[in-house]
Order: sequence, then C-alpha cells, then structure tokens
Amino acid sequence: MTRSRLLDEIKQTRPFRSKAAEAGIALLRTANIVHREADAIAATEGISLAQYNVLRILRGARGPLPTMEIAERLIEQTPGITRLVTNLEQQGLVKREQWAGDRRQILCQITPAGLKLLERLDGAMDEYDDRALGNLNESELETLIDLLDRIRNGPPPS
Amino acid sequence: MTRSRLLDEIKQTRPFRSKAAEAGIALLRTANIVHREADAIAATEGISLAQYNVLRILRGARGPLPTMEIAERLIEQTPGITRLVTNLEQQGLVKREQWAGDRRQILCQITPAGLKLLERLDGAMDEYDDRALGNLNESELETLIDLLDRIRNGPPPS
DNA sequence: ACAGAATACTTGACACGTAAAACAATCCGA
DNA sequence: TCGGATTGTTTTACGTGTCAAGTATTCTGT
Repeated sequence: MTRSRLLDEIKQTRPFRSKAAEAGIALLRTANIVHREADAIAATEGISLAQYNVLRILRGARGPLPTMEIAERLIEQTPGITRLVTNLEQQGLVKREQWAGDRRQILCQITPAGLKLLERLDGAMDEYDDRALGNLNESELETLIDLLDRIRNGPPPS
Repeated sequence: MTRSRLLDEIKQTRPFRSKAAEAGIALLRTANIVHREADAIAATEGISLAQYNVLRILRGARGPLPTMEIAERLIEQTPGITRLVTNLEQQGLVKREQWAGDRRQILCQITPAGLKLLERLDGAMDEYDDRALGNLNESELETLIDLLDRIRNGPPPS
C-alpha cells in the first residue's frame, strides 16, 4: 500500500478516515487549483471566471435569458448573479431589458462585444483544458466524467 | 453515444469541444456542489468550511504552525489566512502568539474549544463524505483519487 | 374581483479569495 | 558590519457567494 500523495501535499501523517473522505478532499483541492488557473486565463481579457461562465451561458442560449435561468445553470444563488450581470453590463458585454410578457423578469443578452471577447478567450481556454487534463487519456477522461456525474446525480438511469 | 448528462444540466445543445473541456466543467461543477454542502455542515457549528479546514490542519499538526504553513497546506494566499485565523481567534478556537525564534512568524495553535468543536463536527462530516460519494464503490473511489492526483501532480513517479 | 401566496429580482450585510502595497524582522554579500 | 534583498505577516481594496429582507409583479382560490 503506497502512501497517499494527498497526505504528502497537506503534510499530514494520519491516514484518511475513509476513501470517501480522501476523495472529497482531493476533489475540492483539485477543483480549487483548476479554478484558480482558469480564472487567470479569463483575467487576461479583464474578466473573472464567473463572468466568463455567464457569458458562455448567454452565448449558448442563442437568445435572451431571464436572470433566474442563468442562476440555475450556474448552480448559484440569484443575488450573486444580479451583481455579476450588473458588472458585465457596465463593461458593455451584456445588455439587460425588461420584457412585456412577465415584467418581473429581466432578460439578459450577450452583446457583440461580449461575443468578441469570448472568441478571443476560447482558444486559450481550450488550450488550458487540454493542458490541465493532459495527463489523462480519452478513456480516463470519460471515466472521470462518469464518476463526477454520478457524484452529482446518483447512478445513471438503468 | 448517449448524450452527456452535463449538457442537460446546463441546458446546452452544443456538444463540448473536447472531453477535456467537459471534464473540466464537470470537475468545477461537482466540487462546487460538494463545497456548498460541506459548508452547510460546518455552519451547524457556526463556522465556515474554510475555517473548518484551518482547524483540521492545526489539529493534524499536533503543535503550533506559522501562518504561512497553513496557507501552503490549504493552497491559499496568506492575506486570506490572516483574516481566517483572526476570526477563529475571536471565536476562541485558535490562539496566536509570537515566537522568540523568528519574530516575524506568528504561531497558530488550536485551542481545547477548537478541538471540541472539531470533534462535534467529525461525525457529521464523515457521514456527509460517505453520503456524497456513496454512489461510488471503493475501487471507483480509488480510481477517482488517482485521476485527481494526476491532474494536480502529473503522472505518478514511475 | 380581490386578498394572500408565490415568483423574479434587488439591496444590504458579511465572509472569503486575491492582488498590491506596507511594515518589520532576518539574512546575506561586500 | 552595514545596506540591500528576502521573508512573514498585515492592511487595503475589490469581486464574488450567501443569507435575510425588501419591492414589484403575477398567480390562485374563493
């Protein structure tokens, strides 16, 4: 039984209480690093990773989305989104407007400037993904995706 | 080729540009959820997950640690740790003191109250890990740990 | 039709993460 | 040994995430 690399990283001598505990820490720790690095990529264009994600949602939607919809797709609480979109609007990357249908909703839409910024970022982000996960081959990536899916959603539907 | 579950979650129709891109998003998204849920557990004892992690580091160290050491083990910048420890000190969970050896350093140590709080939290946290990762069996957990290790550190040393 | 519940969003307050700049203590080379 | 780098920590400022509370709009049941 070789010693866990994670234990070395955090300089602990006690073993983990369970494989699940170790996996949980490994998950949060790994995501932490990837998040930070991806954030640095987004920063080269003056936005945060959170803002980048909002822009990608809006681009993918191919049309205006109410604030709540963005929140759901990002798994985030609405208050945060409001401010995120406000910032993006001030940078001219997103446009907000009331809609006649349901006047409680505010529709958000990516602007041409926002689309352009995304295009400038796409290459670097793709490259980063390939580099960050470059130690895993295609089949390992599929395994990883499957395991993560099951953590979020439980076992696949039969 | 069955459709990615992740695409459904974020309601996107376009496929991911690569497996690496999908894995990256799956990783951040999964960690996001786990982080939020673990944070809620810690909140039952009035502390944040970040504070919980600091306390665990200090308990595991079995002795005082300088601030920088905590920062390194948490992969975090020092300014954040300073405030984190300041908060913990105000709650009486951590004690800080100057040390004669190198007077730049400030040694941090968990207090008995901090240890007690950790003990109250241990059970719930273990339980949460088991539940959150309960869809994976032991060998799948090992696979996940290995894949995550390799994302952080590159291929294992031969 | 209308009062009360639900929904969509905003605002305020607070913790956290980060970068930049400040400060004190220590180290190191000439 | 003296002055300039380096190290350990704090302060400041800003974006973000969360909760709780507030406002405006829509829905629902009678």
